[in-house]
Amino acid sequence: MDDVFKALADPVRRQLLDSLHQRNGQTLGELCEGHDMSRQAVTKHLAILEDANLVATRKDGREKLHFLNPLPIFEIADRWVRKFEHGRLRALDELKKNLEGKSDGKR
Amino acid sequence: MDDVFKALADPVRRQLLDSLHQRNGQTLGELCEGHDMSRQAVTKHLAILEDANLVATRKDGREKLHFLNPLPIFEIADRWVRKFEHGRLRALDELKKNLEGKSDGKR
DNA sequence: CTAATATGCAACCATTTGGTTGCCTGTCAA
DNA sequence: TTGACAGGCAACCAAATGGTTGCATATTAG
Repeated sequence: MDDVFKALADPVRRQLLDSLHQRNGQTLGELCEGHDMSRQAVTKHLAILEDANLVATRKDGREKLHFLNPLPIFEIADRWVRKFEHGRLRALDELKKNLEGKSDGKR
Repeated sequence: MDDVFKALADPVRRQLLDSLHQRNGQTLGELCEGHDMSRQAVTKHLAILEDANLVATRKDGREKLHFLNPLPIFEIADRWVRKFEHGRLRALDELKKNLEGKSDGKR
């Protein structure tokens, strides 16, 4: 799971995921377009996404096709974010109170 | 939003958020317990969480109290993750097909 | 066959990150 | 008032990160 968080931490990589979400199965060359960096830099980002299982690839002739796997994202949303959901609606009020509160008995 | 992703990328910081979720309003000293690193290292992590608006603090005498702000997490879950939700249930099948598919017309 | 295209591999580099240590400041208790 | 306690600040360091370049390999088009 740490791999996924790390992979998502970089804006270039999130952009690559967005690009694949918009059109799945793009080649490396296609994914490079619009990024102001070398092909190798993009390759490295894609490798990190692949290690995190967010992208899967298939060789097709001399091209490499990239496919989005959104499942790890969903798993984090479901399992990790859910933990913090309980007081969701009151969260802001609660925070505000705590910050101004004169030791309201929490400790 | 990038700040939040970056802040969440480190396991120590996620652990700190967990700790605050379990018991809100902890002091720096309390948050250091159980982490095998110096107080200053923890301070730095907390500063990153604070910059990302995931933690808010209040000085109380010589102690500094830390409070969890889960809202940025929810915002990412809602706004960013939601983008990828559309084919959610079929996602795995689709991926499998794409990887084995002999150019199924996608390109 | 040959040349162009698409990608892979490895060495290298600057900056960021995550940690340390030493010392300073502010607050509470005896 | 004088320690002891909680935290802040700054310099420093090693390793990870994100990027580059140069060259090699494999596939396809002519």
